[in-house]
Amino acid sequence: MTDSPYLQVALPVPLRRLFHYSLPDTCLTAPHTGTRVRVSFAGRQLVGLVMGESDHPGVDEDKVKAVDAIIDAIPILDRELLSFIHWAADYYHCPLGEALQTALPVLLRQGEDASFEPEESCRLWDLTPEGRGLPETPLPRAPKQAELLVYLREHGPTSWQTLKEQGFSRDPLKRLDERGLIATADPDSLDHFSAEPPLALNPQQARALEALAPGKFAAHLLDGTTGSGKTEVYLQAIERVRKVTPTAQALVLVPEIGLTPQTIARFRRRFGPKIAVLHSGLTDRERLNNWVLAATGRAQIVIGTRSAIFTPLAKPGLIIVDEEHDLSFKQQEGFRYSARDLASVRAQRLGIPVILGSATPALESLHNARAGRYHHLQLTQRANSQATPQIIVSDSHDVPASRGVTEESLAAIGSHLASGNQVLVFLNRRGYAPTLQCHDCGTQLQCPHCDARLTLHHNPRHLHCHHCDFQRPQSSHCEHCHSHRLVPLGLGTERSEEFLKANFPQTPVLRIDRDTTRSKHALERLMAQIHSGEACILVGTQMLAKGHHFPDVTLAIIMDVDGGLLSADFRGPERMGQLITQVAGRAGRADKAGQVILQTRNREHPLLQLLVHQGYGAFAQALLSERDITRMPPFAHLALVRADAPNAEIPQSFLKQLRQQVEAAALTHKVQLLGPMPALMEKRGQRYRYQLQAKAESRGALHQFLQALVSAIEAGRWQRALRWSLDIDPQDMS
DNA sequence: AGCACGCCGACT
DNA sequence: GTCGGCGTGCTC
Repeated sequence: MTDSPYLQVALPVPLRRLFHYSLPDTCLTAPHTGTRVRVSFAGRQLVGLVMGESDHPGVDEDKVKAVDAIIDAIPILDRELLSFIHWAADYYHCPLGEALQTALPVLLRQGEDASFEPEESCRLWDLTPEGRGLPETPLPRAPKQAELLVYLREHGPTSWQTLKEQGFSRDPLKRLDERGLIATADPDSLDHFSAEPPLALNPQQARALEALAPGKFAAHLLDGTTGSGKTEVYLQAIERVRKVTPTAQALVLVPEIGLTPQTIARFRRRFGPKIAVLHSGLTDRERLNNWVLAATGRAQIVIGTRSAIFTPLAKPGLIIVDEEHDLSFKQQEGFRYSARDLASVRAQRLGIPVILGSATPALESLHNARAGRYHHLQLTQRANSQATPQIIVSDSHDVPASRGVTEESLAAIGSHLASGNQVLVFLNRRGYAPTLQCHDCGTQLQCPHCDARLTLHHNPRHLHCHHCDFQRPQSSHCEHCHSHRLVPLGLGTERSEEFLKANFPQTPVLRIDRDTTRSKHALERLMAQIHSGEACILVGTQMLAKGHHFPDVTLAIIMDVDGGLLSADFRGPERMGQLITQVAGRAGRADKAGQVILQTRNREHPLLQLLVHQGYGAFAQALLSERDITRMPPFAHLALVRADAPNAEIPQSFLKQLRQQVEAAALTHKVQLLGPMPALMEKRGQRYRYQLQAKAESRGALHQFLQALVSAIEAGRWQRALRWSLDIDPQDMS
């Protein structure tokens, strides 16, 4: 092998090119592509990734420095993953170095060894023979230790990580270890794991499973109502793939909030301990360890949130995206990738199947299914024969803000509580009231940094901007006319809680939002109380609609359907339809049909009527026809250039000039430009925000146009205060 | 991005 | 006289 004298290195800087370094004298053969190196760059040390070799540096040879150190003996990223990240960086027009940086675990970014460090969090704890010999109810004087023993007896070898997820603390573990009742075992030595047997499939589930052909690419949209047993299909799909290739791994992506201990526990019960979990709650070391378990093939299943799409897999066999419609799969800053879309791309490149599952598929996915790009697998039967909830539309146009619920809703709450059931009240607004208004002059309290009103909070009492986090004490008089008559305007979860408590003094009212779940175990405690099954009212935000299942809730009220239905964002109605359907799926249980009340001031709204009477499928089809007519996604493709600066002129003139520069390119590529226009909230956090929208019927044409656009931006000399970003397939237009 | 270099105001 | 403000330009 004849080595070229220079290495091409990708560095974590926002520059769209590679940098050349020469080999250190001590090194005879060039490190392989995918190896990390330490280099000096503009007066600092950086960790870079070797992307290849080159004969010519393209710059003055005396400018080229030598690599300071080669970090890895073998590449940390294989060719597949490297070229996949390369593809993604291209597609999202993100500098490769930055894309690589977001794809790597923090410790690897910092140059840490890529070796597996078995530490406490990765060893598996199991009962010793002495521990196994204890009576049914062991150690009566040490309840925590006893609990742990019972857990291990029931679940078999378990990692500290799992035990932590299950709420155990370090102390009892240590005690039991000292007593010789438990010990750690090597994960590889475990074959006596007794898996929970698979459940029997109904005909629809069986048909969905049959459609899955291991070892070749196909995309499947698993479109199944809540409770139709999607997870069981995932589990058996994994088994099916592993039956053909016993070493095959499955990558399972779940929404941020969906990675609950229950989900993980279900996978562990079926597949045992050889599961790597990647979510935001891990320490950097835990994350790296799980990454290595995936890369070496020791993990059979890798479950993780968005960024897990970039996990290296020794023997990839299947990719699953659960709740594929969820917004959290789209990264909203920096490298703005969509993990759901990338899942299909990676599966295709790997030649393995991908399953996208949802009760409320994104319009993009339904469109792909209709166009024949995805197999549309429908599950309409509820596995547990739970009745479909009844949906009622309740007119709220004359309901005063101080109470929020209609007479109809109030009566329904009373009757459901009287039968000993739980009630869920959904309201997507935290705080007491969205604003405080002066009764005399009508002035509303504005955030000094944003085009937004300050939200009034009662507990603790203060004014808070939900967009920039500005906080101040509640003043006693109007700043404008000094009147003392300040009145809360509108309704938030705190105020709703107050109203419900006053009306149902005998019933516990549990509020679940970011404010009540801030402390470490608050959410767990609230969930425990809910799962005790006693009659209560749950008031909360988005948090209530995702992830958790509430078996004893028989009535769900959605307080304000209009916000989404009439939103400025073209995806508003889609999101609202998904939310309503998801919430409805959580109401009711096997023996009792649930009820859902939608409060609206537009009860005749055709989309709402369609959703209520014909369900999400028909609703989605109607939205798709609308998008077809208006030529909006998925019928056309969008990109958004966002720009912001401390004053409005900077982003305005930047986008105006940019538009002029790319107008010709837009014409040749048949790209339609719209803007510059102010963002939905023009000023936010002391910065003025503008955007330029690009729309094209052809994805390829849009891509080529954007290449010209990025070149134009990078060639220009713009003010330093200007920040810009490019969002491909934007999900949130604000 | 982040760091160096450079040119102007108030400090031991 | 120097310390340090942040504007501009470059990074193999």
